[in-house]
Amino acid sequence: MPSAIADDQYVLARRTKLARLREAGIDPFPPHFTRTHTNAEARCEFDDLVARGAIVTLSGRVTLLRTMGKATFAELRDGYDRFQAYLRVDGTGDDAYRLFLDTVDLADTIGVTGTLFTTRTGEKTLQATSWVMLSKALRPPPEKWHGLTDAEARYRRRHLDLISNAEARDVLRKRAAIVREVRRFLDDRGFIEVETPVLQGQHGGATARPFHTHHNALDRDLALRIALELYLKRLLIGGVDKVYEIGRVFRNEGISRKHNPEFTMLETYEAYADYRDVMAMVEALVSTVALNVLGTMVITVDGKDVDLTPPWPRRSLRQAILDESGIDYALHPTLEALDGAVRAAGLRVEPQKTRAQLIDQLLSTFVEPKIVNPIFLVDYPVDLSPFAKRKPGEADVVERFEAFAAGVEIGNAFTELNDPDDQYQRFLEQAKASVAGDEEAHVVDVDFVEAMQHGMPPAGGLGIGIDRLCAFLLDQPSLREVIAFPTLRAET
RNA sequence: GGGCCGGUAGCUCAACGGUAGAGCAACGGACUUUUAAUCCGUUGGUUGUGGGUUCGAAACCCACCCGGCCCA
Repeated sequence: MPSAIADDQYVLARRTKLARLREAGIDPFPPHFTRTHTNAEARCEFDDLVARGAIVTLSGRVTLLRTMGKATFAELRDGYDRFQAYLRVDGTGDDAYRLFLDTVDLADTIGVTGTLFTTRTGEKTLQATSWVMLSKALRPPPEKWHGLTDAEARYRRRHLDLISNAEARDVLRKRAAIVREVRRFLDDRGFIEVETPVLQGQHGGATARPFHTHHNALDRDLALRIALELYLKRLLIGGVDKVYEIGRVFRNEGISRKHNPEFTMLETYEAYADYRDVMAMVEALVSTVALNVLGTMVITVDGKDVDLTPPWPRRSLRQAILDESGIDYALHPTLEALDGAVRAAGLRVEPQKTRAQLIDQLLSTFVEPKIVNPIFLVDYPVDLSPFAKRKPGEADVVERFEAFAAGVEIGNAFTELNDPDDQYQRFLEQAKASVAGDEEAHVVDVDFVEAMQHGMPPAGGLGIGIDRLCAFLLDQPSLREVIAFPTLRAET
């Protein structure tokens, strides 16, 4: 027993029962057990099992106990369903029934063997001839009616949240289903899934601050990756024409409803595609995943219906910002000019360090909140996008889009820059920003430029934050609801 | 980082300057088809932490910690 964990009245009471089991020669944590059916299977095959008078063995955590003297109803819950067990003296015998009353608590895991019947109130029930302790719980479950509602407790002790809240279980399973369907969609289109380094000597592929760590044997400082981009492009150079990765990335930034320091990213790269092809893929991907996981392409998010049915409208970023704020940023080519125009228009916008950030700010302030149904905003300023290819005839615009729905960004993609000289210049621009104090600016990655000099095919690339996609599709207001163990401050 | 709200029994919540309570859970008892079973009885607390005001603080004041929402 860990001495640091204090025994309260609940633990002490359960330890007494643990001792009773051992005194009776019973292992409270037996190594082997065989059930004949899951609870869901028993429910599904119920009529047949009753007709055959089958002996079945079910199991689960005890979630409710109703004792009436010489008979007891116990609700057993396994991973997917609950099933009611009915134990009574003349079914189990005196000793076994007595031992049940003397040793079984809420939250224990038990196995029950017997035959199936329907109670007079209509509930499918297992009448026990015997039972067995499978795992004795030393601590009680959360309150049976209200469950665990304290947000902090739910995140710190997710096991209790899952035990007591059906919605927590549902979100966990649906997240798994979403990830599975994303993989299936990409696999079906001929994409190859790969895994690239998490520990990197040179972090890159996005504008964000990394976490740092150290490799002792190599005596080398390493960073945790902030994006998947640069290694996946190396694979593209190597001839892997359709490639994707779903993996954890780490960004050393604050925590909020929309941010977790570690999160799951999907990135795809497809040779010979451009951003228009990627748009078609994104609307197909998101709508297909919704259909397969939720059974519909019309979902409810924050009380509003969102129709994911393709095609989604395409609208230029410049026009969208012009329509919603009255500012045409193309007419104001410097930070000072654009800032002046914003102020002259009387718009309340926080001051920004760069023109690109100010445009981003206009987008999130005036455009994003008005978006309900999905839309692609296309053609971004080049200084917001160091890896995107320029649009023909428009030197300051790149072939990039972001997909938005219900006020949130659900995808970011571009026609990938594959001109190594242009790429090198973009890195130098970022380096200037870095010297000017932008801690998120990209570092110059000479190694990557050299790789690109070997020839990268034209390609369309995509990034989707899986956690945000899940929060969106499952109508969850916070990423913490779709991340099993969100990052929190240290408990005191 | 700023504003607002919250932290009381294992869990869900009261009490809002005057003896810290209820429901569930636990413990003891009654009850052989219950459905949050019911009924009788009992136990359970450094009120997030540290200071302060007061005859008296869960409550009022200050600082800090943790969480939630909004803003940046």
